Amino acid sequence: MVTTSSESQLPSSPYRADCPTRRILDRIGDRWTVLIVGALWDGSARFSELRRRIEGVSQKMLTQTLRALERDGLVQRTVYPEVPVRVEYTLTEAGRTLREPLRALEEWSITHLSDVSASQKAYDRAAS
Amino acid sequence: MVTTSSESQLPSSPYRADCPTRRILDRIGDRWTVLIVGALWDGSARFSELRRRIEGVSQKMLTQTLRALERDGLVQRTVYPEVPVRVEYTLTEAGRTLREPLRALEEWSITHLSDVSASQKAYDRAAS
DNA sequence: CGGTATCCTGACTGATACTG
DNA sequence: CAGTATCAGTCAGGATACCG
Repeated sequence: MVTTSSESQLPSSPYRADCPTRRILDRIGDRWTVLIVGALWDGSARFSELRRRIEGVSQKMLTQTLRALERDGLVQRTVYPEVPVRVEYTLTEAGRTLREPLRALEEWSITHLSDVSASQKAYDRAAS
Repeated sequence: MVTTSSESQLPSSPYRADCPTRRILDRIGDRWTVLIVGALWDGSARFSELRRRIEGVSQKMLTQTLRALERDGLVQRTVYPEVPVRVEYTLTEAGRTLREPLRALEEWSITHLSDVSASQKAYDRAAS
């Protein structure tokens, strides 16, 4: 699972922040990425459409997150120079491969989140 | 497709921040959680041992993250009232179930991160 | 329509000092 | 050893205004 990268370190090489799992979490662990990927899953969408679909996202964060996804090659941005301009966002092939790990997370969440909630309540009760 | 009258607002907001995937990312998407889980994977460890194993973690963040994991029921904390005191941290059953989703992420990372890096470089080159 | 640019606030994080 | 407490810096992210 969590391993260090293949730098030829000493055998005592600890758990470094550049392990693969942490690096991908840096990419998708932010507030909006997985919601955008989810919103694009069924096909392309325009900027305004995405903004409407994703509850609470600001224009700035939507732009910023889409740009990051485009830079990573996970989302393709296509500009149609009509008047007014139309911009479509689509998941790339690579972007679609994110589905599996995301679904694994979702499954864990669905099966364990109620236990986690219960544990939190018990912990908080004991603390008081 | 979800269509609703203007009176019903329940089905009209598809991608909410409280979706299961986002909620679990809120828990494990931070800087240290997955590294701690990884460091505990092979068995229990004491506080100092963890601190030595996880590169760059501060005392404060290690404590804070371990407390959160304990509160969530993913890590068990056991105090042995010796002198000096000894404290052992162990993954719970629930904590161990995190392995599957984390491994899915790791696998994605390993197979796609070089493509992502290449895409970033191309993107940045085009931007200049 | 689909953005940029700018300012600002609160959360996350680290450094440091102290303690049972 | 295994923390707690306090302070300070960084930065993600929101609000707002403007633009091609």
